[in-house]
Amino acid sequence: MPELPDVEGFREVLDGCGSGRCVQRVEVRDTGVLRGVSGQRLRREVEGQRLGRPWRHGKLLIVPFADELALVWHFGMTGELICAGADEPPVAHDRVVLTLDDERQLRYRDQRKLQGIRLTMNQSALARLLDRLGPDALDMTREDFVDLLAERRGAVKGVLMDQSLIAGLGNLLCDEILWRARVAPRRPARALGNTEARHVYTAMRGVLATATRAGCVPPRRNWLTGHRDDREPACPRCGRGLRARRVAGRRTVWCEHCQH
DNA sequence: ATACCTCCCTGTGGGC
DNA sequence: TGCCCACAGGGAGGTA
Repeated sequence: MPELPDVEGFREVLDGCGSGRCVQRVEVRDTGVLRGVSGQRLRREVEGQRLGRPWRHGKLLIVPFADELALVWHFGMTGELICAGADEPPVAHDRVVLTLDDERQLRYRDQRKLQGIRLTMNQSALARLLDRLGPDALDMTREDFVDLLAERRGAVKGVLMDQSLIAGLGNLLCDEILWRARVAPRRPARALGNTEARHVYTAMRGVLATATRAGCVPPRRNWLTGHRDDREPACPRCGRGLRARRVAGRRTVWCEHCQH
């Protein structure tokens, strides 16, 4: 489930595999992942283009070409970006394959096709996509973060999840952050004290730092994420049973004993 | 502002 | 054994 750390990993894949290379061929194996662009147009615009330096905002990965042209990738829940040799046979879920001029391929692999690939032709089209998003979670200052929580009535989990407020945090990250900060997910954001809001910020920084190094939210046994799929999940901090229910529209796991 | 719903999509696993 | 359904999670978009 690609969140900020996973997408950051894909950015590194792209940076290492594709940066500076030319796209020789675009193969759209499933148009179901194209958003607002046809397979034909994607091929026409991108074939022959040289890949610029990829960058990331929230869960979006942006790959610029010349003349303001850019590919914008969103990985939904099951998407990934693979660097493969051109001789390796594609697998079932390789939806779009870019063959580069060094016989390597960038593959957009995605089982569920919940999100996909966009092509923006100029800066304003790209800006319109980015305008929907709040600041990247890694760029947010503690002051802005605390202020944001203070002005929101909804559940703190919902605030963290809302991409228009903070970009990059997904379901696993939010649960992990709140567990580490010892804050219950259903607390109204503005009911948090200044100290608690700072704890959540510190937890966010810590979780993001470790997760970004790992390329995912690591399912470690001393993290909440390492237990959420257990048959009888127990809190790795206090040993008591974890609660699971829907909060802000997503399955949410937390410890009623540790989180208040 | 916010809660809640449906839809998009596919694979998995539980119940019968 | 097979069938059906709920569920997982990233979102958008609509309604109250």
